[in-house]
Amino acid sequence: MNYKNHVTRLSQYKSVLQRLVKSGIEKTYAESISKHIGIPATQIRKDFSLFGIRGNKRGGYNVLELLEELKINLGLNRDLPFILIGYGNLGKALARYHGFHEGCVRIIAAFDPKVGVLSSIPPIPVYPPASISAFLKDNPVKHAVLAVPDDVAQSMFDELYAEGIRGFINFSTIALNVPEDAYVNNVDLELELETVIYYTKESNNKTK
Amino acid sequence: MNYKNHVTRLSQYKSVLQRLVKSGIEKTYAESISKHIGIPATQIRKDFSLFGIRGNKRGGYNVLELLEELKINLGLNRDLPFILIGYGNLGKALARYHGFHEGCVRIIAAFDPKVGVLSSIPPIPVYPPASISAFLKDNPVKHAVLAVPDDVAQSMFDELYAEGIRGFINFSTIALNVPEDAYVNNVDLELELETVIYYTKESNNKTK
DNA sequence: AGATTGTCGTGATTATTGTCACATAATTAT
DNA sequence: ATAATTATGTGACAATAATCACGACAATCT
Ligand SMILES: NC(=O)c1ccc[n+]([C@@H]2O[C@H](COP(=O)([O-])OP(=O)(O)OC[C@H]3O[C@@H](n4cnc5c(N)ncnc54)[C@H](O)[C@@H]3O)[C@@H](O)[C@H]2O)c1
Ligand SMILES: NC(=O)c1ccc[n+]([C@@H]2O[C@H](COP(=O)([O-])OP(=O)(O)OC[C@H]3O[C@@H](n4cnc5c(N)ncnc54)[C@H](O)[C@@H]3O)[C@@H](O)[C@H]2O)c1
Repeated sequence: MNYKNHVTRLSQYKSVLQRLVKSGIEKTYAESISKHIGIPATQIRKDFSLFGIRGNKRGGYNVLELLEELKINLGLNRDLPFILIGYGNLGKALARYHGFHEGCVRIIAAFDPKVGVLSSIPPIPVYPPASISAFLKDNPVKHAVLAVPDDVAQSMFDELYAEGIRGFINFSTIALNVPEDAYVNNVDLELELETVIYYTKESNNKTK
Repeated sequence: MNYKNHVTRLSQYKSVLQRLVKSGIEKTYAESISKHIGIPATQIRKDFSLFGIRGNKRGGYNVLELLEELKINLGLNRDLPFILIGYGNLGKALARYHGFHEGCVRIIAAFDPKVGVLSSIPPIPVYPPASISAFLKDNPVKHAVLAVPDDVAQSMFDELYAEGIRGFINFSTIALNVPEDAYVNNVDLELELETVIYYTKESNNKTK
């Protein structure tokens, strides 16, 4: 069984904890977190141990404290805005997603040559790409969502990198050429659909 | 360095090969695939070896043959349609994405209580959820995209499972309760953005 | 023909990741 | 008080995955 890696697991724990906070629950246990997300309790404890997060012997974990520790370890305890490059199909979907407001992710502006209507609530302004540089002078953003067509993904990456952006999520299907000190999380949705096909082939009955 | 797992790597190879086919290139080498996607050539050969894909000693790989073998191993050599549940922000983005037509993934119908305009080209019909059962009687689909709000994700999953769907991609942020013989690929976009934040914390300068 | 080159294929090795077993501590029960 | 119970925390172990080292082999060169 494969739960991706310890960072994505931390983020999953955080997500569960946020839900517990919302429903007013104050205390939880590795075993009960396990029930929610299907990751073995021992793995959860091991992860916590690795990140120096400790609970109370016998008493489980205080939900608020644990959530705070998770956020600190994930780097989500500060304000970390994103800019969105490409306000097309995917870009709009992300910009309009309400769930981000509850979490820590915030998209503060979008850039697209087609400057059109902006119907998200709260509204996210859409500017022409030429104004990226000026915008970043006033707003010290370090993270960007790349939702542009494949053929401009590399050039937009290069421009953003030159402007000081170092963290990227890239939805285009090409592999970007990335300097050592930048981080790109490639999310290829077509690939995600295809792996579903693979794992449901008759011949592949292994779990995950 | 971590390239996720061998299945996602196969899918990446496939994607590169498709691009090579389009540009009319007939022959390629592990080393040149490596240049495209940054996966070491030895890893690529190891993967091919694992899946029983063989090239020509000294001569590299025939692009068309290799692509065909990759498709067979991924289960993409047949027609494997998806239905889309939830035609909201994300659902629309997926339905309108042109790239799927070039690959093997096909969304043939969407279901949403708000049956409205359908502006994708080629058009994907949008039906009310009540007609899912009837639709599946006529169309033996085995794969679904779940892009519904969190609070109905489990009930829609259960319904689809009861109708025989076994492969899912789930965009909702809750972990579904899934029987042994179904496969769910959870894609949590908020988590994907958050990991970017983690990996760009000053304290985390490890690559990936 | 024989030497040389470039690339593949894979067993052996190393690194990473997950699981298990159990010592430890807090709480409750007797 | 003492024992029993129930979680946590972590080192030891096992499984999985990535890298390396090298042999095989076809093509090209002399
Ligand atoms: N939509 C999906 O479901 C989906 C699925 C898989 C992959 N992708 C990938 O995601 C990326 C975006 O897909 P999409 O469907 O949103 O495409 P899209 O064409 O709908 O949107 C792209 C947007 O980028 C804008 N753009 C073009 N050049 C730009 C520039 N220099 N700066 C800023 N914006 C620019 C365009 O005007 C457009 O609005 C593509 O690379 C695509 O391959 C999308
Ligand atoms: N949009 C994003 O960027 C984003 C990001 C992260 C996570 N998500 C998750 O993805 C899911 C979809 O997000 P979204 O932004 O597209 O939401 P959305 O509200 O825009 O779309 C959901 C759609 O599902 C439809 N729906 C409701 N009940 C249904 C049912 N029983 N059967 C079929 N359809 C039904 C609604 O009418 C709506 O059109 C949510 O779970 C959300 O948490 C979305």
